[in-house]
Amino acid sequence: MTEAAEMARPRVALLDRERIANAALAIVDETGDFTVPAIARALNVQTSSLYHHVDGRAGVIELLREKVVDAMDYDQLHRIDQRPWQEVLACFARSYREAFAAHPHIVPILATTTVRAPLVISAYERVIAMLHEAGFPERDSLAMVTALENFIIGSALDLAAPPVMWEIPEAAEAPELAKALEAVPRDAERAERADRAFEAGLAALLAGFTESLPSR
Amino acid sequence: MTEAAEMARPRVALLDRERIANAALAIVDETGDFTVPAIARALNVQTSSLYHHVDGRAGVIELLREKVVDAMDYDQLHRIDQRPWQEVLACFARSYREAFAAHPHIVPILATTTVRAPLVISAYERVIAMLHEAGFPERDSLAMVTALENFIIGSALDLAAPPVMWEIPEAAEAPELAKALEAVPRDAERAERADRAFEAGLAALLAGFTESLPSR
DNA sequence: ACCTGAACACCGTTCAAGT
DNA sequence: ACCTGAACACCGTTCAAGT
Repeated sequence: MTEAAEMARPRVALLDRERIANAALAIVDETGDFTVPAIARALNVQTSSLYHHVDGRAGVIELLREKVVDAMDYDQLHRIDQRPWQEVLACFARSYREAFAAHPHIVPILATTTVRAPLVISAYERVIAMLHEAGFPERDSLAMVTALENFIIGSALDLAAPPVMWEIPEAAEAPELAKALEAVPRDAERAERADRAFEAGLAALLAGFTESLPSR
Repeated sequence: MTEAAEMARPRVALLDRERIANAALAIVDETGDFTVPAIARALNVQTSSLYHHVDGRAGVIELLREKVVDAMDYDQLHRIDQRPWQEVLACFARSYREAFAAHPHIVPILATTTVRAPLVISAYERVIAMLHEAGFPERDSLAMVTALENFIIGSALDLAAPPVMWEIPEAAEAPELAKALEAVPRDAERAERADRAFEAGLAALLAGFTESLPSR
């Protein structure tokens, strides 16, 4: 008998940051949010045990952010080659959004805190350099990247939004909107609608940026 | 002596939804979030008293949403006249974002819940109709409006983000990004940077939409 | 170093009791 | 109808005690 329930310091650690991250992510995916005690329950551990590995709730949020950042595809930014900058930006945006799309409920949790992962920093670094080379002044390029990122985050939030985005109350008369909504997939195909909006916006943004290129 | 502290049902009501909404908004503006007990304290009332006027925390969030919605300017959508649709969309987007800009911390709180105010519904209604008249098929117009809204929400979130968006750790080598960040106002003028990004994105989106107009 | 169990302050919500 | 006060379940965090 190992009396596992009573042991104060087990021979092999029960916890580590990765197990905590995975449990947290699973709970977020299921319930839309997480709780420190819920993580502990999922790992058959006391709540206070988590504090030996992670700096409380804020620390768990950092873990979740790392998870998302790791899911992004940065390789494409390495071989920028001769591909046009529009294409690189589009890939960047899609991979960014897809990393969130895999875990939509994570977006609202991360939305308010700072990006500080070195990987992300250097990704931005490359994008800015690329835009500079394409002929955009630095001031503009930063505004462009920020605008693109804002669009991506907003689009990711859209994925986490409740199923019916626009509840039409009987009171309001909205025949045109109703028609537009009818002409659109519902429930399970909601993601498709979100995808279409994302691609429409991305295409428009890139077209607009291209038009604003000074050297034209 | 009125023994106010003991009275169970005061002659004049101490609370109403508007006072609750105002208190909540003030707390959100100050602290970045609100708490039901905090509202009660601000109004010199017992926490449980609030539940006679509002459906708990979720109800308070609805009140906050109404506050924001009321702050938007819909008049411009009434007299669509002969103004080009791009101009109308731009006004719409700016007024939408400005309503959030007045209370940035409100954005993360509202970001996940559904829009159902009739005023908002009918505003979308008019925009969709206008785009249809301009020559866009309904399917496209809905994607466009959604994309624009996502961009606006993302830009509004940007306003609520912590002051230093991109912390550059010493480890990461990011000279170009650093230069771009240097060329930009800091601290108090952060709003200006956000504004620039917003205007850049808005202009690009509208230019891109215009380019995609089928009847060209 | 790593886990437990007890403890604390705090939040969201309910409900009987009063006027 | 409207406010109070007590009560409950739950969360985030700390810390001494054990191995």
